Amino acid sequence: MKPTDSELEILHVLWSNGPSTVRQVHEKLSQNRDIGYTTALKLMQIMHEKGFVSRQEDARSHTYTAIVSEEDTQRNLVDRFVATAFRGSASKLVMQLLGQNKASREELDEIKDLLNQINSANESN
Amino acid sequence: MKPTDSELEILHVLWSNGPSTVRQVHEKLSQNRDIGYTTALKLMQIMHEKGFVSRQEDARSHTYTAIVSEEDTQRNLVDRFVATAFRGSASKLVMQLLGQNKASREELDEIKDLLNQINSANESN
DNA sequence: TGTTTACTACGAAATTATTCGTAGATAGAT
DNA sequence: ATCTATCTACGAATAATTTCGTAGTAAACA
Repeated sequence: MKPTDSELEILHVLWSNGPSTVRQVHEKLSQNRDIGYTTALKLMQIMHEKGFVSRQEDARSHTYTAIVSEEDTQRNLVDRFVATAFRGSASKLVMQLLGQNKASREELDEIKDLLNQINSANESN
Repeated sequence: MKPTDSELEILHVLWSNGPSTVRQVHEKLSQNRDIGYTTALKLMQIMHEKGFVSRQEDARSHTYTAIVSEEDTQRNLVDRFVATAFRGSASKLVMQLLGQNKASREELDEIKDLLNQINSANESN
């Protein structure tokens, strides 16, 4: 199932900071935009219902942990995105991205390495 | 402004088929999913209000034309997507895409060419 | 002990997106 | 001339998302 944009924000916090309380997540989100504490709480409760996060209820303030992995989630999102925005053409999307000079020299090198790996893997065919 | 998923479907039809009537668009959309004629009509009226499409009202059945270009729209969508799903890292997204073997040999070659172009453009720096 | 603070739960308002039915008008066919 | 098919306009139901207020409870503190 697809997390909404707000849910994704929260997942990013959990992925980078690890298991967190509502307060911790709320503080992080507040750095980027205005959002009430109970709004964050409600979102996290919904994410719990949906099965995106687990919850440790030992202490009075519960601790939430991402169940879905960053990789799986991103793979899913990318698939949908390519389908809806690029009608299935992944390479068109790549071209778009590279054409905008948003990648640094190092990143470009990484990408080239990956391309070479794919190439040599294919040579046996 | 960001087109919704349904609006994007319609834009894709207009981009590939050129100026079209509601009926033509509806027929195209029907190939992929169940959707009522008046639903398509309403969506296109909304898109007109939003300024995504223009409308020729000469004939009884109006003809709609995409105003926003495919490129601009996709650039916009990609920017948002990279921001929300990949926290700004375009190269991470590229790696994801290439790692999934969704691109054909020809497409990979295209990408390599583009990378080389970027490289030689940078060599002068 | 009584008060303040911090937490969860829950209901509900506000917003946006999607869907379609109905009404009214016009063109075309009989 | 009348009937039928086709079109637009519009209102409104439904669903999903985001938002926050209020209530209740438990901990911490004075």
